[in-house]
Amino acid sequence: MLTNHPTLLAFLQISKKVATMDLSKKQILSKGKRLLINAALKLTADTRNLNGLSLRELAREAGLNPNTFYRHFKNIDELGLAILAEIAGRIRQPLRDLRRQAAESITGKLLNDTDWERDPELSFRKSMEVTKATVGLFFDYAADNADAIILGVREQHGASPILRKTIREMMQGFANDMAEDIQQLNLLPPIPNRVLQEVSESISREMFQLSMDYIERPNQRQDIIRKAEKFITTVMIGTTTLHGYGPLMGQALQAFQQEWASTDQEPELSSL
Amino acid sequence: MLTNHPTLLAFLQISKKVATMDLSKKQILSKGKRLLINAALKLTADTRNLNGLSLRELAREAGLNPNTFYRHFKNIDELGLAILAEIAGRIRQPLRDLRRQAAESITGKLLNDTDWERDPELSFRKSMEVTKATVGLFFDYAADNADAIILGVREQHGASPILRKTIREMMQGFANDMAEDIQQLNLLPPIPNRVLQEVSESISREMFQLSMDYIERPNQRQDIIRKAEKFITTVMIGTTTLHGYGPLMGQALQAFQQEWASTDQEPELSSL
DNA sequence: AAGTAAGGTATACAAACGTATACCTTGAAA
DNA sequence: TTTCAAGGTATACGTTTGTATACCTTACTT
Repeated sequence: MLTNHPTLLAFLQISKKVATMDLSKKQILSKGKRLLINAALKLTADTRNLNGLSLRELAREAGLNPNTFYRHFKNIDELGLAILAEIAGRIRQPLRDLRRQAAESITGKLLNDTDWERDPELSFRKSMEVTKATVGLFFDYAADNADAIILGVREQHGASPILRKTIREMMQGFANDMAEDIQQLNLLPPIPNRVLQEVSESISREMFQLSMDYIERPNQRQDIIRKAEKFITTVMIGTTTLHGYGPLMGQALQAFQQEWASTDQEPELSSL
Repeated sequence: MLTNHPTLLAFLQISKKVATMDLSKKQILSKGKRLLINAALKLTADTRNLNGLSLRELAREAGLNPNTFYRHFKNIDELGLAILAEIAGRIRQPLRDLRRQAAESITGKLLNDTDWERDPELSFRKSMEVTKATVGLFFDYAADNADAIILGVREQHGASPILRKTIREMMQGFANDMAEDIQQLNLLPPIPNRVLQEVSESISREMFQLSMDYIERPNQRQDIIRKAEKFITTVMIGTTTLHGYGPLMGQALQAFQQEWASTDQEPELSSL
């Protein structure tokens, strides 16, 4: 019997506590924390940044006494970290699901890792369709979770060093996921992992940037989607070409060229 | 004689006034404005954002009476706009100069627009060297003007809608410049203007994002430079390939592949 | 020489802020 | 059943803030 081992006992106790909390409210956070986080998300969404919030204002919005804030957080930064943890949960896994969903709906079954040798052209075409579907779903998701996206992007280069650092790590995590998914779903031919990782970083960055525009400028959404699709396509073609797969997909490239020929010539509509 | 024309007279008077102001201080801004702008740049540089500043704090830093603020600005947003105008001047033209400087130092004389037909491979290689030089100079410039860059990037998705809008327009301006320079310096083969514009937008966005890392993480600078170079190369190869120039530069691509083969395999060093 | 606009100052005050201290409620552990 | 920690409240105080009012100086304009 190991149940007398002190560390194990401690672990069991913690597990039990977490389990109870999970059952009680189906979320780990206590009521006050929830209220304060929601208040912060609401207040920052439009024209505020986190450290422009006063904790009195926060408490007011949450319907709590100002001092209650201290029961949950030492300062605003700590609140910020809790919010980021919440956001990560709201975004990270859904993003992966969304990619798988897109991949499966396009390719029927997933792309096979030998497909790139047998028919690189078709593989690339399918892969780009998956990309398009993913882009669409991502922007939808971003618009649905506007408050979280706004806060995240806003604080990415915001005033608090610790939040900046945390967000950098989150973004790195997103990029890791993307790289892993590209590999697992065979969205690109075999390419060194480091390269995949860096390409994914650039693409995530651009996607989050564009999603801010997507949220803020509803009448530009179609154009933003097109931009994102084209950006990713360009980067992926650049990457594959750089790694020697260029000559193999000649026909597919022509198809892309034709597809964008019309929009490429359009005059810039400088609206708003 | 036209000198009696009222509008012209008015114009001459304004010209005279501007000229005098220019002479008196070699800058258009009055002393108080200067002090307040500098104070704001100093205070926001590290761990603040613009609308987290109080105007009393600003005045204190500037060595002025709190009320003096109102002699120059209606509110913090107006101060912000003045700062952005200042930043634009500090960045826009220098950026163009820097690109020309890089281009001329690499190519001796500028690339000719027929070079891409005659020897696309050499043209691309030269073009990429110009890119590298530009990236290096840009990051240096960013580090030297850290306060301006930080404020700009921070407020790009910051709390104030009007500043956001202004910065969006500034970024668009930078992208326009870049597209124009790519064309004038023949850094890419003939490509539709719209495409050039959009590629430039993506590259500027990424460059400013990376420049924040460059500023904040001095010990990662070499790696960040490499990432930027590689990103731009990838995008440019993607763009040219998409527009049918791929087959023409086969050899050059292999050169790039080899150049990055070593770094591509390196393990991720997850420092700090 | 007088007038005027721009830039700077001094004083004042209500409002909002962060936070300290102390007390109350409740649910679960002992 | 008592104990106790967690979460919430009430009151209070010193600071800082935005801004109003009024006055002063300087440099041009006329």
